Amino acid sequence: MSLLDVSLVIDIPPFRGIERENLAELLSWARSERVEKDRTIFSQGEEAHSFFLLLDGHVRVVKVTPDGDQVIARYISSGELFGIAQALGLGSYPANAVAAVDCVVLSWPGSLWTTITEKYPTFATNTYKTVGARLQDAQDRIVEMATERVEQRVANAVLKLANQTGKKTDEGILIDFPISRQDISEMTGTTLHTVSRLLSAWENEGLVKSRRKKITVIEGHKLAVIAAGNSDK
Amino acid sequence: MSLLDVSLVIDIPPFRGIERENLAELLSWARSERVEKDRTIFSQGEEAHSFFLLLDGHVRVVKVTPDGDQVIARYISSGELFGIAQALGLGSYPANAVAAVDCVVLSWPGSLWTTITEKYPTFATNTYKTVGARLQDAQDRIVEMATERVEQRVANAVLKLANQTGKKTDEGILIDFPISRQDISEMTGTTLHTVSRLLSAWENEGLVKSRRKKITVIEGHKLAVIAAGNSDK
DNA sequence: ATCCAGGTTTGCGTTTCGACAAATTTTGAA
DNA sequence: TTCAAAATTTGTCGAAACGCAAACCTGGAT
Repeated sequence: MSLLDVSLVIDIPPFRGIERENLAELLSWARSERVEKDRTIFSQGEEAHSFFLLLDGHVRVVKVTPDGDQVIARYISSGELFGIAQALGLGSYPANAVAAVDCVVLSWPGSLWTTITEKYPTFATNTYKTVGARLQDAQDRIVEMATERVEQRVANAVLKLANQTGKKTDEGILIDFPISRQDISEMTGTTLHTVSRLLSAWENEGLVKSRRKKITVIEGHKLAVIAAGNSDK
Repeated sequence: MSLLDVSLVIDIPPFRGIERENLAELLSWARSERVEKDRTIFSQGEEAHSFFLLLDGHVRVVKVTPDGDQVIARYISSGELFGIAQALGLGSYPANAVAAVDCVVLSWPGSLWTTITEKYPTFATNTYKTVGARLQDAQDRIVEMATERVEQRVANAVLKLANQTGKKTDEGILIDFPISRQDISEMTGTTLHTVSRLLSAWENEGLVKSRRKKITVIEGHKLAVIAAGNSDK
């Protein structure tokens, strides 16, 4: 276990409002770990032994159905908590978490959850805000799936990824981790074929530029128009 | 404000584990109210002034999209908390809540949220468990919408309603509040026409029996088979 | 530099389901 | 009882998107 400098984490949302010395204690309880790309951090159904904070990288949270279909629940960006089953009173993880790139992850034993939240209510409050935001997000996605067509959903997914994790380049905004057509189809409930067709079409119109596992958003506002459902008709 | 007897609520999940006298205090802070069918309890976007416990009845939680489409987020049954925006750090309600039948509702001023959770951590924990369960539920619904066909989703929705709120009758299990084809379509992301066709077909096969705003599940296991996707092929 | 596996594109037939339309039934109110 | 509004049923048509198949890139490994 390596010692972490408090200054590395003092700014990130889950720890906002916690005093420096308390934060030091919190960190002393954590384990820091490098996770290489494509490694599984925890698995669906596995007993929830720990909860996590992503210090660096991107993590994909994936649900697998009984007949093997995969659905991407969300991408975690650095600074976010994940695998917080204990906060929700769950005994086991409800999804797989896989490193989308090489990552650095902090983890705490789940058994500490109660201790920590009792001692640091600010942390608890922050966490529940996160949970609230995710519930919101999930509800919004349900609405989206129920009311919007595939084209809109894919446009939306690409835009969200670009906003959440995009790096500015001279061509536009590049999603800064490798993401395949398949991945996007698993975020939007469609097939990789349909996603491929859409991206090709958009590329022809100059809205995006994409290569293998790379997507750059060029005309975000036009994508937003598509996402809103005013594609042409 | 009428005084409530503690024994009326001591058994319901959100209050499990709270001592009688504390519960009395909690109740003394609440307002009890009768809400008649089709009345709106709170509206999407409205400032979250209160949080609620449904003592009796059924409440429909509905999201409305910018272009007027409605999506039913969930049905609340008696004994459940709802409108708990404060628990999630939200300033306003993210959906409408409408009484599906005549209801009895307890409400607390949102400003008491912090006080209450600090004084009664058990209540807080219970609440977060609820939130966790709902997040789970939402995620599952996303997976369902992403991977299953309309027929499966509708079968699932009917089954869930029957399990959650069904009353045993001599014909089968009757969903015990009025629910239209339109409602079911708004739970499953389809149209009332498609729902109508499905219910008609199932009625012909003897799986369900339905009248205007009434559905009785007769052969639940067969419905479950459809929900699992083994309809025929 | 070459090769190969995984990722992507594209075509085509098929299915599912939504859109529109119209008839019919049901229920509650006058 | 009669009537009107709301809910439901049913038919037809067409579009959206999936499944399957095959070809084609592309970039990393050797």
